[in-house]
Amino acid sequence: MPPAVRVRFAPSPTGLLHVGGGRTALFNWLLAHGQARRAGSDGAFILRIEDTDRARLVEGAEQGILDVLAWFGLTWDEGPDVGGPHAPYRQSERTALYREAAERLLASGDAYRCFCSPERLQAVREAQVARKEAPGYDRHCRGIERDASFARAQAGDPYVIRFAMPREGETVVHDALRGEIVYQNANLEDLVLLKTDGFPTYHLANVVDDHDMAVSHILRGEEWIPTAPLHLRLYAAFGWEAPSLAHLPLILAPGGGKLSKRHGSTSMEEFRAQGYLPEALMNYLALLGWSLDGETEIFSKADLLEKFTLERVSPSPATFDYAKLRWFNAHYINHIVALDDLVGRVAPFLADAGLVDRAAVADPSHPDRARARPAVALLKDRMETLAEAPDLLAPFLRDALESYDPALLVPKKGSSAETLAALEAVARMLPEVDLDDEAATEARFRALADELGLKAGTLFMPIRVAVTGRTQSPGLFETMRVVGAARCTRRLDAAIEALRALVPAPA
RNA sequence: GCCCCCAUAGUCUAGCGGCCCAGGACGUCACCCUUUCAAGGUGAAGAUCGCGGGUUCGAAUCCCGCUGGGGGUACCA
Repeated sequence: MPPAVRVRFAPSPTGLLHVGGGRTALFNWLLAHGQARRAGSDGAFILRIEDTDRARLVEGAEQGILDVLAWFGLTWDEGPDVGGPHAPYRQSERTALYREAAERLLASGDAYRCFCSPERLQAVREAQVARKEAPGYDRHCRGIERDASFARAQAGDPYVIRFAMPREGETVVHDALRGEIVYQNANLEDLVLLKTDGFPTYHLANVVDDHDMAVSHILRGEEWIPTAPLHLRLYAAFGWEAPSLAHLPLILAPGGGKLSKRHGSTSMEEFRAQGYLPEALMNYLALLGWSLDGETEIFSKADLLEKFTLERVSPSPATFDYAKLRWFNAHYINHIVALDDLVGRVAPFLADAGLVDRAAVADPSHPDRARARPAVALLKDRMETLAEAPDLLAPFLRDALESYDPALLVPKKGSSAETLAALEAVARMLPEVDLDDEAATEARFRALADELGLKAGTLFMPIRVAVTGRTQSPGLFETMRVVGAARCTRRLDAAIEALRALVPAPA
């Protein structure tokens, strides 16, 4: 059997999960559960929480990330909630490991204590910038004798542990998507491994953990490329084999630069709240950087597991296109998700708006589901997000119509008196009509239009407005069928009454 | 400033030396369908393949330079 492919997604619990992070998680998952398993090797997707920055930690963020990843449709084999052979999966619970690793490097001479204060560091940087030099640590403490260093530490001098980067030679990063990237060691920094508070930096923690957890492939964002050589040097210093690396292209904002609030939603949680379907979001995100053949656009989760290969991921950054995401979402709502399923997905939004009973959200057999179903069937083709459902469905699910301007009842080329007469005729005819028979209803109404000397559309529009309160709706006869005879009658009567007030009194 | 990455229509992309005076999708526009709005169908416009040099019989495809965009430059990840 080919060697196991073990990948990890390692979010920082500092807030909501960015869509870029969501895509990174997706590609990792697709590599392990898709490509690797297809090739007959074990593929494991590991979730690891990188909570070593105590200052930026946000309470509840970790759970939020787990929740949204599950909603997204990913499953992980090891993680903080499910455990696994390399537990714990939360870095704040693994600090002894990092301390130990740092001490090892200290002993071997690959690392040293740095007693410089943040103030001195800042001053050094400022002076360098003023002299137009590259800012960076000046290795001030690198020369301190081992005994002296130890003594100061014993005396309680606060310090960090820094990596003693080789001063000469070069480090070659093999990026699976870009080939070789060569760095001169001379301009790599002596990065901090262990902070004053005893927590590791990302650099130390990720190397120690990836090795400890037997991670075979690292798929992460492009913003990590510059630190890759540093990490490689760390693996070398420990005497460990480094995982293979691939840096995923950045997701850019429409105007260029980072995707931020200014452009719209940026987090997975927001897209969820706005009524995007996880499968639509997954489909869209998968295509942001990956393509099968340039032709196929629609991919289910199963399709992606079957088709995804890392080799077909592009190295060039992609702009996030909200309009295209909307198109995917609308497409899934209208053409892919089965009706009963869709009714269930729309239910929470309807419940929030008070259009269905809260109990209908969890209970597929709740009568409100059946009540909403025909309306959803009628409106789904104009629903781009689930959040639009309440507004679209309100005329069908509420008893009374929201108030509307009676002037809307009068067609552009008609008069209020003429419209009033037409609606009165419709109201008289209604009791004899079987709304469930759309074809028959249509035939009778068309005949009525003839009798009245009106064009069909000129008769239908006032009825539409009377029945829905709007000038836009699905086909009139399916609309009336779903609204039902009782409400149609009431709404028609209300419209007639409103219209009477508009008709000029006879002179 | 220094280091690094990227470069096909407004956007996502196909293309990995001849099948390409460049294919698909979103968006845009037009028409069809039609009782309105959508959805759907058909079609159109839109790319000197960022620019300039090479290599080659032949380059969007390979090489170099430039330009542009982006990332990094923290005791953040």
